[in-house]
Amino acid sequence: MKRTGDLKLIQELNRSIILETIRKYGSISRSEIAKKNELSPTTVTSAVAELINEGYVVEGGTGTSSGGRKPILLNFSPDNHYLIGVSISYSKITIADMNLEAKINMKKVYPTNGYTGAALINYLLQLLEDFYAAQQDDRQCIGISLIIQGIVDSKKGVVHYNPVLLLEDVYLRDSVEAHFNLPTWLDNDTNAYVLAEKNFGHFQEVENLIYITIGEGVGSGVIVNNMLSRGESGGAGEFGHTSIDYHGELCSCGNKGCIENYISWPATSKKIMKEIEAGKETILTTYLTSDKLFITPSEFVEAVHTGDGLAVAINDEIAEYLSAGVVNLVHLFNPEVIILGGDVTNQNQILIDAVQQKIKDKTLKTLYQDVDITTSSLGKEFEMVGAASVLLQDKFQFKLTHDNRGLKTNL
Amino acid sequence: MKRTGDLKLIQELNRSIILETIRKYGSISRSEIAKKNELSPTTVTSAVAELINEGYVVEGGTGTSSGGRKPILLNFSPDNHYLIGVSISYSKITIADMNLEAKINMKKVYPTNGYTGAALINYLLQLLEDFYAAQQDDRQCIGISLIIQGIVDSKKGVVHYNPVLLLEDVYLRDSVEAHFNLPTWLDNDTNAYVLAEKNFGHFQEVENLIYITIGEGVGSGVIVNNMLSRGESGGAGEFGHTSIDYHGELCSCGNKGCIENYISWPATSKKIMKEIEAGKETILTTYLTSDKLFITPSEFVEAVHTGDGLAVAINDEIAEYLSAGVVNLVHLFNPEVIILGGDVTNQNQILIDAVQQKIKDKTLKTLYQDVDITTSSLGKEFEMVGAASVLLQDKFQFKLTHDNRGLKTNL
DNA sequence: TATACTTAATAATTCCATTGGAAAAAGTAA
DNA sequence: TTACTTTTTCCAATGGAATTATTAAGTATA
Repeated sequence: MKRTGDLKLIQELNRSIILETIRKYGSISRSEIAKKNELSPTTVTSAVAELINEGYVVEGGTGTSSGGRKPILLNFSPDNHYLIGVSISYSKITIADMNLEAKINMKKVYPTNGYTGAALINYLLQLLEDFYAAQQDDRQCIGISLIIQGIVDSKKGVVHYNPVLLLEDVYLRDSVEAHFNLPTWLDNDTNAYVLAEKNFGHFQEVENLIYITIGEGVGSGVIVNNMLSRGESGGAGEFGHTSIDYHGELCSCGNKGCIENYISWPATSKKIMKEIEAGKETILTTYLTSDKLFITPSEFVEAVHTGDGLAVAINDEIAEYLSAGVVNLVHLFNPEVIILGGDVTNQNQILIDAVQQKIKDKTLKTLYQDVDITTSSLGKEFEMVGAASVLLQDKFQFKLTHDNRGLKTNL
Repeated sequence: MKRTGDLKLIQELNRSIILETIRKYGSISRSEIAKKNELSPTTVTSAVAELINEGYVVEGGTGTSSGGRKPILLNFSPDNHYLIGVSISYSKITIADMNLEAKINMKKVYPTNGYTGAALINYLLQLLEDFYAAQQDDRQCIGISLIIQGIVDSKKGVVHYNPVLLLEDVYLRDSVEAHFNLPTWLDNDTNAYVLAEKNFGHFQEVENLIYITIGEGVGSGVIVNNMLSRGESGGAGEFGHTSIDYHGELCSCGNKGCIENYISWPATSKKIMKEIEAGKETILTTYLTSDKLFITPSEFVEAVHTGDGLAVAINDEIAEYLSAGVVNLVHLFNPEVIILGGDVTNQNQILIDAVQQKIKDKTLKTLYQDVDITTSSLGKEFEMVGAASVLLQDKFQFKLTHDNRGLKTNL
């Protein structure tokens, strides 16, 4: 059922706009807010009064005046509420409490201990209970946000498919919600990352944005028209399982030539080891010891920067394959920004530059001019910021849309 | 600038909901509308009064009662207003006036006469002027809607790129708008078709929908979260220029292995002629005369249905390549429906079934279960219905969105 | 220092679409 | 004929924002 129009709707919308303005512009006066949004000063005054009352906003100092009463500056107050972010990866569960700006207060990392399926869920609930119990101050908890790899239906709160952790159609959100009696969110990890870039990164104004992550697997989060594209059951953005070679190698998904098989870290790692075993001279061998028979992504990136022959060649190969996939994305989504994230691209500007360069001649000119290939604008805590973003986006970002040309009074 | 909340907003939203309900459910009483949308009867009464006054709605007869006053039935009144739809293709310009249900009243088809660039635009304006002058009744014209192939920025009203008609960065919408002083819309043709399926076809409830057209070129229109994905400059949905073969043939766009080069009608046609010239036995030769040295798509489809060896083999080849592209779409968009349209797929259920069958083993199971490959649900006038849809969608479909979980009062 | 001018914030009032309740209209059931 | 239903409309009340006026708190200048 569509929501109908009533006075409450007006108020919520305006309060949301006002709070968003304060969050975005930092120290800002009431009258400035009114001007920016074409709202009346009174509306702003009364909405701000409530926001102050609820602890979302504080008054802080006065601004400068060019002849008149000095403005009272308003600031977003992120520390009166907190939220709990949870990231579930193959090897570890990370839990943190954060303020409303996704700033971490306390973070704990636990190994998954090989738990899978129902045992993993029980383990998670236990960890969360301990963590929640340790939060003993007067801040108000606005909810819990969980992110996890795989196909996740965020609307229903279901993990449809996670073959490594052996989760299939698990109603994780409802379990947690019932257990803690706190509003709970659940989403796919790459979806969370792209929301993080959109809400807390450098790409807040970008309406069509793609985040690609290259690590154990290859995935993506896609924002179309300012909204996350989740698809029918949460499976949108499976970039790793788009094919770039019709005649390519068979993938576990049944398709041939999936990009994941060319550029994921396991694929790359395998390629490196093969070359080493074949006796190829490379600096990468120095990272191997009798205790550690593998190379890490960051070691690889380091070797690329030293100009190591093998590393540079393989890095270029990744760029080559990746750019083939990226061209398809540009032609399908016409995005403004494509962010390359994950272990392999981290600190690897050479790779990013190579992709930007390589797609140039393979892309329709108009679309190439629009797109910028770049790196993540968030730091190392992008996982927790992602989890926070899922919750905050849903709770506070309240928008009106009317197709593409804005709202008009033409009915 | 975001629209802010005021009383006008409430009214527009509710009127839009009410009109939509009447359009959708046909004969319906005021009290039924109120119940369905959880609006008060009074609100419905006053909104309906205005809608009747403006000619969008009429009262028509009474319904049955189970003990009480009989309901006065309301109906959408599509014939008090009209709109002008224009489709510009490589070979012809089609103009029609339609009612609010996209029912064509008068349609005219003109050859483009080889005009391109500015000459084409002048020719178009001349044709439109004559057509508009011939509309001499008391219906009110709500606007003009133009659709055209190529990269079109509908927000700005610009044809960015149409290499065949030699249009580059042409501000077509503003030209027409100024010339006729009528609200004007401009959009890409496949975008229009997918909107037509969404508004007037069998897929009105589908939130993630893709329309692929295979003809002179290969294009697509994509609906994500109930909204058209247009991308940054209107270039989204260039499915024809997504590659399925990293090692494939060089395409005019600079990329290799673009699907357009495998399955467009020119590509298919070339393949057929080559086989015929090589002496291959096929029923298709009977379509060739000394006057007509080519085969049409519908002749090809006919031959497929007769079981002609060559036609069947080539049809299956198309299905094979197309399914490779479709798998990528499924993995990226997780859509509920993919519609195959255009000359080559028209009446070609064999092709559609083959694609549905072929993607089965190449797609992640969860996503395969969601998707249905099917044919257009509109008749032969899909072009004009498409043009009408662009306008009507923008003018009447007014929605509230709040991320994915619906609106809540939780701020 | 006094006065005029600016700008910000708030208060009082007005405006207006929705709502809820009452009433009217138009029936059905017995 | 009477009692009950259902649909529709009328009317006053509600509660948001907008408008206008007022107060607060400054600056600029004679």
